Amino acid sequence: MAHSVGTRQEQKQRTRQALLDAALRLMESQSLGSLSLREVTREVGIVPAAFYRHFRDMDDLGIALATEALGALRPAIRAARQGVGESEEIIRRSVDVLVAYVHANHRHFRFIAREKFGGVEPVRRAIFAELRLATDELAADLAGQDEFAGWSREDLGMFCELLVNQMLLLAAALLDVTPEDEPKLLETAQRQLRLIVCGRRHWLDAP
Amino acid sequence: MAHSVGTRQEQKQRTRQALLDAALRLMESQSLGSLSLREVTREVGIVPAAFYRHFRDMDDLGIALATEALGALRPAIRAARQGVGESEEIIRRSVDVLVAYVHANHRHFRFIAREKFGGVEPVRRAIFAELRLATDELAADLAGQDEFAGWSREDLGMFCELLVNQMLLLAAALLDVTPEDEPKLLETAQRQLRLIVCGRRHWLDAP
DNA sequence: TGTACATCAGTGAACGCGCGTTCACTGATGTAC
DNA sequence: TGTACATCAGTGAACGCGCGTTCACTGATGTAC
Repeated sequence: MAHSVGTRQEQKQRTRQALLDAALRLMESQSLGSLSLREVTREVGIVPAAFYRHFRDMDDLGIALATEALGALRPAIRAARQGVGESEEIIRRSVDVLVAYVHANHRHFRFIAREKFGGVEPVRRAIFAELRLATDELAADLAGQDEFAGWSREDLGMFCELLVNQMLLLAAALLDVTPEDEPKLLETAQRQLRLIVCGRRHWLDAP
Repeated sequence: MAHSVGTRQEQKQRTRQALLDAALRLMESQSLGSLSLREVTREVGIVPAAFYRHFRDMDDLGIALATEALGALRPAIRAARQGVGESEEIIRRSVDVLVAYVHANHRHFRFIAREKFGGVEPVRRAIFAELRLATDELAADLAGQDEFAGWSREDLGMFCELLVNQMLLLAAALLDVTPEDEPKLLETAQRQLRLIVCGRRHWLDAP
């Protein structure tokens, strides 16, 4: 039937997504390295052998998850800072987007936090590549601003890296905090970012 | 024999240490969660059942490793800043000690980096507790200095936390960097710390 | 529209393997007298 | 010093279990004519 063209591949895509979602769910309490292929297929309700129709192995699935997790955040956080001139305001907005995003996608962030240093090589590489992209985008967006007049490319890069790292630390901390402690955590994180921005403001004053 | 009192427990202690060392070696390329009890005992050359004479399970061993890894660094890095007044100098010295320590104990740091966010609850708790101690020690050492006159306890704490986090990020980055890229990495890390110190200097200037 | 054939996501059984944990044991080390 | 007994780190065999991967297969979906 003409209107059902793509139905079979749509179903395949749905199963693939179900595998990714199931893996993410199971990885709330364990790492990719200790998660078994059979656990994932059992969670989805398919036979273990069917896994191979979608991924070469569990590492392959891990790479797909890393891209999915950070690939969606990057444009969201970039959009949050469009049309805003002042860097303190950019940071405030970015933190807001990040916090909302972590709440809505806490499993993705648990995964990223776990595997950023804990995972196997290829998964770590995929995560670092995404973070590198985010850092470069931030640098590109800040480069044109008056506040950064006179800044070298290197200094701009090191500043953006500092911010991205700090944001990721905040995301990881949000995952473990109790609801009543969250305001305190956010307050401290905001202050740390403000201190960094304060340093940025005076960076060119003295050697 | 009187002179051999303690021989049996010394031997036991030696086997225990061999288990810790073997686990650390095996965890260069995998996480605690995917490391099996049998791998560790095989590496040491004892029978699997003998493991239970030393640890309740692998998590128990992980907790011991976390204490061993950070428990030794903490006093070393604290000693490095004794008798030094200026905070920029304190940071420079601390970084030197950290870099030397990471080079000498890279397996311990690989373990800490992996398990800080990637590990199971009890191991993570042990790591965070050690880091908390390090942060509090730093705060206590800085509290008396003129530079921090007028600082609230909260602000001092958030500043120390920022520094400790930054140092740990540096340690983790050092693990993956190639020897030829290390100078560039250190240069960037030093600059980031200097920017933070710059922010600290002007923190009380404006709201 | 109807028919004959191709594709391929998911099936179900089977395999050999390493795992954590238990248990009764051995024999060297340590202690009491 | 010598003897009899206690301790306990490490042994070796056994268990049931879940694992990743293979394979020939089924049957619904898709395509060509």
